[in-house]
Amino acid sequence: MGRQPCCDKLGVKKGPWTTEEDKKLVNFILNNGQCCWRAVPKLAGLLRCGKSCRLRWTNYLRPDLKRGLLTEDEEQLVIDLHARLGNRWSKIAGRLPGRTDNEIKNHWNTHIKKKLIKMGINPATHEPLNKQEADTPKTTTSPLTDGQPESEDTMAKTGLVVDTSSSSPEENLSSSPPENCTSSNESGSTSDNSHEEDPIMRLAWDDEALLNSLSWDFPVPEQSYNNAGEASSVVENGFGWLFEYQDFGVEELDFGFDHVAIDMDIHTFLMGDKC
DNA sequence: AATCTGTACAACCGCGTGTGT
DNA sequence: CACACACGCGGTTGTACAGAT
Repeated sequence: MGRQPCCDKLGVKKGPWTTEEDKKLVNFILNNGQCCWRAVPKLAGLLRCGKSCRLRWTNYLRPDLKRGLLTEDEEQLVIDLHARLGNRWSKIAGRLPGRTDNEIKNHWNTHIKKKLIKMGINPATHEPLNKQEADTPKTTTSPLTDGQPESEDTMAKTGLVVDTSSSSPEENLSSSPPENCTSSNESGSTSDNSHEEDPIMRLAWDDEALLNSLSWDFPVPEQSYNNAGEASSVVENGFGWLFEYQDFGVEELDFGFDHVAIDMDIHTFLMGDKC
């Protein structure tokens, strides 16, 4: 399909975003909501393509983002979800509020992958590495697990291990390469009931309503998964960083509204982000 | 102190998909 | 039904920074 580039190459800036650009984008999104990305750069006065604006917003500027490294719990969840969903980072990210697919993907490639290999687990299949060399179960430690003889114990202890013994290949998505589950998952293949037993899978397979509630359209930070009584202020949990983030030069930021106004904007988002 | 190497992460690119005409 | 368009996703690249030599 004679597809056009997402933006004119002429006059479109690329590369790292400046503070000034960030300000403009945040200002615009907070005041107008996120939609029509193609129109955003023009309306916000940016020399970027809409795609770049969307990426910058979703991966970096979104106020509900958690910052910093993934916690142990989050890492475990990522590993478990990856074992079942494969490289579907956006789906995985949907289960980790405040994390982006890009962030998770990067963390996977730089940290988790190596960690798994070190533990003797094939990050692609989530099966023991030595299992691929020889089908016969090995009792000795493989070279890859040197220094980590307790790798499987560790996995079991931390709940990371994907049980390859308790279910048949047909029943266990993880027993086949994750890539293979793409179509069957999307098409809602019915032969797999593992998600009904497994809490994680139940999460991953839950109805679209839940999925949407956790998606990045504009989730309420923390609240979507925080059951601890009253919901904390959006400003505190979500937008606080905007007022603290030093590199952003927030002191100079003029969003044109106070905290109350921000709260109202959030509600506007939540009620349906319309242009 | 200078240079090299590895790591982490932001950003880009191309493709697939959904939707409107 | 075919086409055009916009958006979102996953893979890949570029670059700044940290640690090693």
